[in-house]
Amino acid sequence: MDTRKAAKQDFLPLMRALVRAYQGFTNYDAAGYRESGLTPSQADVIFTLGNTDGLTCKEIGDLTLITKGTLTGVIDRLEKKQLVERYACPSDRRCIRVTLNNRGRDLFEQEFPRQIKYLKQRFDRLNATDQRQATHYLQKLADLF
Amino acid sequence: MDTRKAAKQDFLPLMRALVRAYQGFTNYDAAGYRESGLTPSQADVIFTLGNTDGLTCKEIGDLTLITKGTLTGVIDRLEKKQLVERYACPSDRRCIRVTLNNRGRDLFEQEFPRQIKYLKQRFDRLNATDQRQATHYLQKLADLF
DNA sequence: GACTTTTAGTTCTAACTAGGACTAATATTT
DNA sequence: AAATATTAGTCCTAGTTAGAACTAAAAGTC
Repeated sequence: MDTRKAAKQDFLPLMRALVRAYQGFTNYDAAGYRESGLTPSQADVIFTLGNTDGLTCKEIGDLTLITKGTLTGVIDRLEKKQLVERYACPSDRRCIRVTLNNRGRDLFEQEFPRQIKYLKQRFDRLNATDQRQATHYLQKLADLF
Repeated sequence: MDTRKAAKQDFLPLMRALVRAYQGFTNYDAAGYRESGLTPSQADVIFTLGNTDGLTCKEIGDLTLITKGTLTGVIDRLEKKQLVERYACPSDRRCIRVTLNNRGRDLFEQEFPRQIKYLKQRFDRLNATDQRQATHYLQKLADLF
């Protein structure tokens, strides 16, 4: 396959559409909690910890898709901001349980509903059927990889 | 809206599906050119410059969605690897034209078709109708933001 | 019970990231 | 023509990123 032919493959518009949709979303999303001082990864962790009584680093990583090497640093910074705390896990001494503390819980309770409302504004411009269809095709797409 | 209600919004599965599909794709994509020594951003720039006779930084940024502050560094590293060159733009002295040199062109001609074939393997597990539908809904999604 | 393998988390490195401040050049306004 | 605004690119900063090497603990195997 030469480069000209490669550049004309039928799947490329789909690939580009995926990238644009994702980037559009993340830019909009990040703007939503900019004022709160949280970065996207930090917000992801705070929102994941909310309404739980703590998760291990492993669990947080699985839920947020943040790799473990990265997660250590993100949690370090959240700890320095005094939003989360680390506890030893008695049942398995390899694990560390991370929880929101009071400040973190306050921030979660303020920012999470605010952010959901902010995102909902945009997503709800798609009607329920389109949302369902879009989800359906995105799952098919995710299953490819 | 309280945090419980926020966590149950109808659009959230769509949002998560978008994030998973994108992450699945980018992980697979990055694995494809890992051996070439190119990072995802570097590959993006090389593949964008291929089959052109040079683009300005502004144009590269618009096409790749890499912001200008980031792009300077990416191009610095590609220049150090001797894959691209910077030229002054005579018509507008604010602009800089970036081109692939011979080494860069060789790499492009080798890696681009290889990567397209590698991606096509997966995307073509979706039939043409599904690909079209998925693209359609992703464009609707992109238009939200 | 000793040996081996797997798992959880940290540390390290090179690179990417967005955003903002800055400089130089061009375009627009008056 | 002079003053103002916009645009292109660089530089700087704090933070994120993946991957690989490392340590400690747990699980599986013999």
